[in-house]
Amino acid sequence: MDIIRHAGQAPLWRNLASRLLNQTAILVGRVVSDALAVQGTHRYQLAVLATLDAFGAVSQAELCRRTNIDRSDMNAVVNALESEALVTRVSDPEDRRQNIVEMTETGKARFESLKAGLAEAENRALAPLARADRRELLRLLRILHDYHAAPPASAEGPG
Amino acid sequence: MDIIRHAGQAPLWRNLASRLLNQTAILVGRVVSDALAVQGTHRYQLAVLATLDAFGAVSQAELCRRTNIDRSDMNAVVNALESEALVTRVSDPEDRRQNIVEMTETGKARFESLKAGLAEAENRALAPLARADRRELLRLLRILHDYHAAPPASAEGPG
DNA sequence: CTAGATCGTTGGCGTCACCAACGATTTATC
DNA sequence: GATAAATCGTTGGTGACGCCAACGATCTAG
Repeated sequence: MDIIRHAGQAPLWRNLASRLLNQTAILVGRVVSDALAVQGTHRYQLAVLATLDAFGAVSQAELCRRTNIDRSDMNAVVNALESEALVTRVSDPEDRRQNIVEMTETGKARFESLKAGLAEAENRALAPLARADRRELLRLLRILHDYHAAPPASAEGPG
Repeated sequence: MDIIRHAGQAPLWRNLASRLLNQTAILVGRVVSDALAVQGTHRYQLAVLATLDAFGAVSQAELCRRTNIDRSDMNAVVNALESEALVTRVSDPEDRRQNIVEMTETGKARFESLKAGLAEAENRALAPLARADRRELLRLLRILHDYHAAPPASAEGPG
């Protein structure tokens, strides 16, 4: 059909959905990460801030579930956020295993600031797609994502 | 609209295209990587084998351009492939700066074997999408990818 | 009280993408 | 021919990211 050869890639490699997904995720991710980096923030940190903004003070374990971040990494992320006074971490008096993480006013301000930058970055990242195409892309990605996202603790174990 | 909460993620985080891209790329990539891992092969190695299969013997630098892999990493990849006797690496007599990398018969066999596994893996990875949806997804991803892929060596340098 | 589960923490691993610098070599310029 | 610029392979290092194993502390179930 249409011979595109913007760098000359092997057909199999070029047509591999996984590669295309990966490569595009990198390029798009870079635009977003740059927008975050301007404010000295990482993707993981944004995930946590967004989760706290949406669900209020929750435990680290809860953050892990909602962000799909590993416990080990979550610890480091909360450390970083805490050292910047963007969140507080206190031991839950009702269950002393847990730490309750809560956003500070500084954290909220940072988050609002990040949101603005993010909106612009996303817009720049998706620039070549019309509104309908953006929605379609997100729809398809969501299908794929939800399909592969392991449903844990259900009755859907490996046959 | 439809309230989906398969784990309960923050709206901003959930609706972030870059996150969805990244997450999906990981999940889909895992399916493919597993298929490669069965034969002791990495993604980078597949990229090189596919490129050699499509374009014949080329230099490492050429491989870098066509696969978008960094020079340093390419060196390691070729080392690994060479140690498995999947490729040969000889100094180009016409330009002794370059190494000419070429697939061996063993390499070709491995590649054919990988192709079979790949096709199946891709099919499994894209299982929840109908044919039309798969094509649509690839189309949209390609638009995004090509838009962000820096066109090198052209007259399109940074303004 | 014991066993099991959960949580936070520490430490480590491997992949992936990237960058800086060096020597060797080729090409372009004078 | 000498010099400068560019290219190539190689080495070494960096950082984000995703993941796993193990430990002590704690809560829950029996």
